[in-house]
Amino acid sequence: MKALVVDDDLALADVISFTLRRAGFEVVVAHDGLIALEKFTAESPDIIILDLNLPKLDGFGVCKQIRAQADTPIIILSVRGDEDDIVTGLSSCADDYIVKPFSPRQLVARAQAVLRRTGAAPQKQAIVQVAAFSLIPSRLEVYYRDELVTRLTKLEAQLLETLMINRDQVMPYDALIDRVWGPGGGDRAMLKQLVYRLRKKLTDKHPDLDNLDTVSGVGYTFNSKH
Amino acid sequence: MKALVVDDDLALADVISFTLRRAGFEVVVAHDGLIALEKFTAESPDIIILDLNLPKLDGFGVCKQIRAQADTPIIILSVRGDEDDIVTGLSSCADDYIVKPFSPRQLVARAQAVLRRTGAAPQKQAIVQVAAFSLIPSRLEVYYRDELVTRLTKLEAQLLETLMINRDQVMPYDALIDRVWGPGGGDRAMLKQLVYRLRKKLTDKHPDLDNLDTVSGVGYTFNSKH
DNA sequence: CTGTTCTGTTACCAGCCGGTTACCAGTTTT
DNA sequence: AAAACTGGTAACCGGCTGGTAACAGAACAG
Repeated sequence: MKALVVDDDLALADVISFTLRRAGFEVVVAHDGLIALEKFTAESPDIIILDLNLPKLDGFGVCKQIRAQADTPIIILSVRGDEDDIVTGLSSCADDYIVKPFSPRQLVARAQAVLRRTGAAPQKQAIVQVAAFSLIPSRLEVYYRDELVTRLTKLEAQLLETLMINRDQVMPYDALIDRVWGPGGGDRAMLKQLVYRLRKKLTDKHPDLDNLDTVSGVGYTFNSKH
Repeated sequence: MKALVVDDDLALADVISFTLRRAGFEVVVAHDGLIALEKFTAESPDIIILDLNLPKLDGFGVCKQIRAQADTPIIILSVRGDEDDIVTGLSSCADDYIVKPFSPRQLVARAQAVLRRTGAAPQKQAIVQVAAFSLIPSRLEVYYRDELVTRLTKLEAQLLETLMINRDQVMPYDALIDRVWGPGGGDRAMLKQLVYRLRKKLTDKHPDLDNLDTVSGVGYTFNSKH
């Protein structure tokens, strides 16, 4: 997922890039309107973060030019709560706007929301199978021999999906935590609890589904044999 | 509006289908040229998304065969910016082309543009059926075994149509909101209320019509098996 | 103009989710 | 042997989610 960040404030552009990269985006930066257009055609990003106040060619100009050739989602950075700016920006082209100052986290959340809305969100595997055991992540459902075993929560499904995809490999705690809660979003106590709840849901309905093994001091494994 | 997606890259075909479905298309997929021709005659789609590089029978072959029997609009997916490919593809049969990589949103926009140009866009699917259950969007009426169950409002019909076209797939909140109210036009509270009203109208008249399932934290599904 | 339908808003509530903490048994370390 | 650490179990509870409902303004039809 590639993002183009357009802002003439070098420091701010840096902060934004850093945040987006941490959230898993590939980032390209432009510091004025004309370069922004060049990079847009050269890099064909999936989303654009666009400051309105730019040298050479202002945000609206960039916006219109881009919209003339593609439907790439655009998020406007507006320097003040100026209603006119926002309305004009939105109606002319943007998919969303954020008023400065904003928190980096908010920006990431908005960007992901826009991508989700426009259907460009990273696609999940439709179905994950190990032997007669399968998980449909989009439905949060677990099947064994085509029978519904149980429904999971989003966190449980995310955890099980990760483990099943990496079947028979030991997944370290930190890797699982990152995958489920995002970097820095969880801890071992939470993971322990989540594993406990997941195991319970599975074995309660079907005592054979005890494929979730612990490797003490390291992590967990989804065991494909047995 | 039915689309035939022809691509041997399973992952990409999935992404495209998903995006088109979200935009309200009914989607049929084929993974090689010969199957594409079969599906074309069997399903008579309104538009075709066609990769050039295909096993068994390549994109040009498919293109010509189809053009020999119908005027169905075709959008070519070209793997590179190869000018020759594009020119040949276009002049021989295609209505438009997109160079990979492209954003899913762009694809939808192009597809809709082509349909608009060829005059096929405005008509909606005349009737949407799932098992003995059918919806006539133009009349805002719902039938079960040819009996009128209830009349819907425009919003309710739009919601139900989207869910029925994408039967058995979980439609995320945001996708439904976009589809019913347009981008930025609705929120979850409104969707919640609309689902409630739709469910009520259906089950009040016919308690079996409880096909509308919730996937907590994700979205809603129209379940085709009762 | 009037009555009805439609739809956005708000409130309420029950249930579920999930983070937190505590406890315990088994193992390793000091 | 005591202490520290590990992982499994369990209960607690605040907050969130989804379903229900009532209301009122807007849109619409007669």
